[in-house]
This record gives sequence, C-alpha cells and structure tokens, in this order.
Amino acid sequence: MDMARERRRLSAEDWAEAALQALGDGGLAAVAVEPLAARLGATKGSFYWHFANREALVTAALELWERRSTEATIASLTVEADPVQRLRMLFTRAAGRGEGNPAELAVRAAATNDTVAPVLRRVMQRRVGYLVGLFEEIGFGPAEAARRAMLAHTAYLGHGELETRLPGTLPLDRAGGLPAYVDSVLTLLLADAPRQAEEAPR
Amino acid sequence: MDMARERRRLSAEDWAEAALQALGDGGLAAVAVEPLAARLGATKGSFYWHFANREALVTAALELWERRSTEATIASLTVEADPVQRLRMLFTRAAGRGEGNPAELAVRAAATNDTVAPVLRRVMQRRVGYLVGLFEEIGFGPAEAARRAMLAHTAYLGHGELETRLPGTLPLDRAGGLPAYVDSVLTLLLADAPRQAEEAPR
DNA sequence: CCATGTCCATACGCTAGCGTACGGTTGGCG
DNA sequence: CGCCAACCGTACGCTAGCGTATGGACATGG
Repeated sequence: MDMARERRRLSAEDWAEAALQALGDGGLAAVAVEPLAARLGATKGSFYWHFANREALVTAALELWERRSTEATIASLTVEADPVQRLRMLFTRAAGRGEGNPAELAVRAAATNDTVAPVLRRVMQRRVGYLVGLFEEIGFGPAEAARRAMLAHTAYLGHGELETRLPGTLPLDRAGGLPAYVDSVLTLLLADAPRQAEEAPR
Repeated sequence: MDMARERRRLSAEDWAEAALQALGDGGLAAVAVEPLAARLGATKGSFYWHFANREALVTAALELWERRSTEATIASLTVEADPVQRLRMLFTRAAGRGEGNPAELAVRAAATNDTVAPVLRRVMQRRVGYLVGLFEEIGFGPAEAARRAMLAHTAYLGHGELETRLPGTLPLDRAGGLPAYVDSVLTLLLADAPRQAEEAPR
C-alpha cells in the first residue's frame, strides 16, 4: 500500500515550492511550518534543517514567485514586435485565466508585511516601467505614457482582484463577455494614439 | 494622575469602533480580543459580555464599515446633478485622500474570509451598479456602460491599492501629478460619449 | 565495514490568542 | 438604604504554531 506520497528526502526547493503553493491557496498565514510539514509527509525536523525560521521560508517562496512573475512577463514580451499587439496579449492573458492568479493576490493581500513589501514593490515597478515603455513605443509622450500605463496597471490590478476574489461581481454577462471588455479597454487606452514619437497633451 | 484613558464603561459600539480602527491599522488579524481590550483599557470580561465571540466583533466592525462606505458614496451622489461631474467628483475624492483608505484595503485583503466576503461583495456590487447607471445616464448603451463602469471600478481598486500599499510606486511625478492623471482617466473613460460629450475643464 | 556528515523524527518548552467560569463592582430604582 | 441586573476583572484551560534539543537513520567514501 504505497500512497502517492513518496518518501524521498526533501530539499529546500521542495519546501519553497510547497510554501508558494500554500501561499496561493490560503494566503500568507498558510505558509506555516507545521501544516506544510504535514502536507509534505514530513516533520519540522526536516524544515529546520533547511531553513533558519519561517521568515526564511516566506522569503524563499517570494523569491520563487518574483522570478516566475518576471519570467512570465518577459516571455510574453519576446514574441510580438508590435507594441499594440503586445499590449493586447498582456491584457488577454491577464483577463483570460479562469480563476485568476491566486499567488499574486495573496502576495498583494500581504502587502503590509515587511518581508513581502519590497518584493511586491519591485515587481510592480518593473511592470509599470514596462508598460510605460510600451506606451512610449506606441507613440505617446512620457507624461501621457505614464498616465496610460498607470491606468492600464491599476485596471489590471483591480480586475485580477475581482476575478479571483469575487467572481460573478463583474457585470460582463450583459456587456458582451470578456473579449468585448478587453477590446473596449484597449480601445480606450489607445484613444488618440499618435503615429509615433512625441505627442502634446491636450 | 488621571491619564487620557477614561474609565467609563464600554458599549458594544465602542468595541466595534475600536475593531474597525484596528482593522484599518493592522488588518483583519489585528481585530483580536485581547489586544483590543488592552488598547481600550479593559479586559476580555467586558468583551464577552457584549459579544458572543470574535467573529461577532468582526461582523460588527464590517457592518460599521459597510454602512459608512455606503453613506459616503450616497453623500457624494446627492450634490451634483450632472453625471459627468459626479464621475469627476468620485474620482477626485478617491484619488485625493493622501494615505488612501486603510479600512477598505484591509477588508479587501481579507476577501477570502467567510465573514468578510459577502460584505465586500455587496459593497462592490452597489458601486459597480451605481457606476453603470452613471455611464448610462451619460448616454452610453447598457453594454458599453457596463464595460466603462468596470474599467472605472477596477482602476479605482488598483489605484487605492497602490496608493496605500506602495506609495511612491505611482509614476505620477513625471506625469503631471494626480490632477492631470484624473483628467486623463476621465477623458479616456468618456471618449466617444454619445450625447453631450462635453469635457474639457482643467 | 564503519565512520562521518547529512537529513529527519520525536519530544519538549514557549507564546498569543480564544473562550469559560466565577466572583466582584457599580449604578439606578423601588 | 438595599437589591438586582448589568457590567467587568481575574484566573483558568485549550489550541496552533514557532523554535530547540537530541538521538537516530542512511548513504557514502576511506
């Protein structure tokens, strides 16, 4: 009677992986040593061999998350040359996943935590920076690009929150569904797009 | 030597008020009986006279929050007749407060909690519903109004999150500041408005 | 084949916070 | 005044989770 639960020894990565999983499932509070140990079929003895304390585990999980978020964004980046199409891809991907991005939501929900805050800040600044570049590439001037990037980003944040936390709150059923919404948002974000180079704010 | 801490007896409202305060300050986890008792200069004996358990306290605090959020929105509503101006007011108020809305952020961060979820859902649905009505009043059809309301709402959510959690992440310094941003967002949200597409003030 | 370093289980102590039991105040009313 | 009910303090038990101590298992090279 060998269960699916294998009996091999655990590495620090195994713990970090499980921690990230738990973070997505139950929030930062769920990144707890003893529950995780039980989930992994091990005990605290194993954990405290690999990590100094709980905070180190949280840090490791966040590192994992940060790396993957960044990689994912970069992956989306390299495919398409046209910035407008890149923007469309980003929005489609962001809005597309059914249940949203639980890990990110958990990280954001724990934004007040001292371990979490700097990681989150880095990720967001990278994102906004990328978006600003995108809008500049499209042809907006620096100021207008920053404003549109910020609108795009905040809309992304709010959307993800609604999608994963309160599904069904979105009034999309009578609004043509998600694709129509993405189209609409993109249209608004690109309203009055200049051909290229600079533009003068109204 | 009479301290500022008065010695009068506490009501359930006092506890609920303190709980709401703690919620804003330290999140849902900070709504804890013993710390609050200490903060109020009382003990658990008092608390468990007024409330059955911690969850009842959380419920009371949320009730307080829900009522006030609703009242605040309604208050903003009754002043101005022009829907475009109402929208502008909403955005200006939302973006204006310096440190944001800590209580709301705490509630949203605790969205997975079973006590919190229904309250949050109600508030958000009311908000979105109001926004949809606003955009319809402006002249958009139901579907388009829903989409723009959703964009407005998600942008509001994301903005509040950034403002209170990660101040300084907003790339507004080189984008003309917050008023310019609000103008820009409003312009985009009202792009191609059917009827009286009048907007321009500075 | 056994010794050493790696990895883990068990057992323990400690803390914060929930909830209960119960006795003591306090204040208004008869 | 005196009494009853509302209100509160104190003490207690309980749980979950952190962190430590220590001995044992297990592989692997000498």
